[in-house]
Amino acid sequence: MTSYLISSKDFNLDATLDSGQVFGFRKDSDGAYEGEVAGVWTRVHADKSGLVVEGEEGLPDREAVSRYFDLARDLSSVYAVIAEDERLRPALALKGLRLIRQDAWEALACFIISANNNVKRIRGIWKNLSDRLGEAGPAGRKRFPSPPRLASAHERLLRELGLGYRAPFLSRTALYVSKNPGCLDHIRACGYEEAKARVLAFPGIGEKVADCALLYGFQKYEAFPVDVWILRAMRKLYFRNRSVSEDRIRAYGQKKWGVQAGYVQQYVFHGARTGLL
DNA sequence: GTCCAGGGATTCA
DNA sequence: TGAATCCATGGA
Repeated sequence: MTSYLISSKDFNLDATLDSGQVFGFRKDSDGAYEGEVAGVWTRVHADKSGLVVEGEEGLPDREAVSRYFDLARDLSSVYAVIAEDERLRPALALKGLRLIRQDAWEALACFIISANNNVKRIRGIWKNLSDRLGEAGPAGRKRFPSPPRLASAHERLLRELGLGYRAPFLSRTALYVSKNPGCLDHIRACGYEEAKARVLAFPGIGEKVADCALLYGFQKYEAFPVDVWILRAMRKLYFRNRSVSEDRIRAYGQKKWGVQAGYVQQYVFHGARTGLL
């Protein structure tokens, strides 16, 4: 077992890994998380002075881990936006929450699965898919299945693994991506609007799932995903609990927070779910 | 038994 | 354009 420390005084590992943006990490009884970091199976836990990275064989290099957790980003501008709005200020308790730069395919697939679903079940489905269809990594660990592996799985199997009516959506999207290698790289190279139009063309992906995929998988930080939690929180905080449409909430958030919208959304989402907002 | 979950697709006015 | 309805599943 080898390990190293990445110094970071502004990182909240728990909030980052437990805020519904990534589903492949499992927390053990010691408070450490196991999962794939920058493509390598790793054990991570928070330390007073930063992030401790451990692995059985081979570790991702520091730059990759730092990049994966977006540790180089100066969050002071995000904090300033939240602090100057008294309605959001309680969410400053989540300081150190960062947006993970996760694998684009995994983000795309997981948020297709997320439709009308809950975080706990999404985690379970992630594990079912990985155990049953994923390729074995170094220590025998299964990774989240690639587009070809998901495309070759029968729709009936996907249903058995818990996808329910989303099975054909994931199956067809996996088939398209495996037949068009490079399409995800192309989306990454596009600006937000063009990238969104392309992601919306996949089956099972609407406005909300598209924004999640763009934010978590393609680092389009102007995305403002509006799910039921964001909808409720935004209505309560900014619209006197009036019934405002998801489209209007999304436009409101994007215009109000611009390139910070994605980060602010994460603080509002986790803040609402943890009772801070 | 009923409601809800990081919604989307389809139908119908 | 916009509202209503259906869709699998499991926990609360």
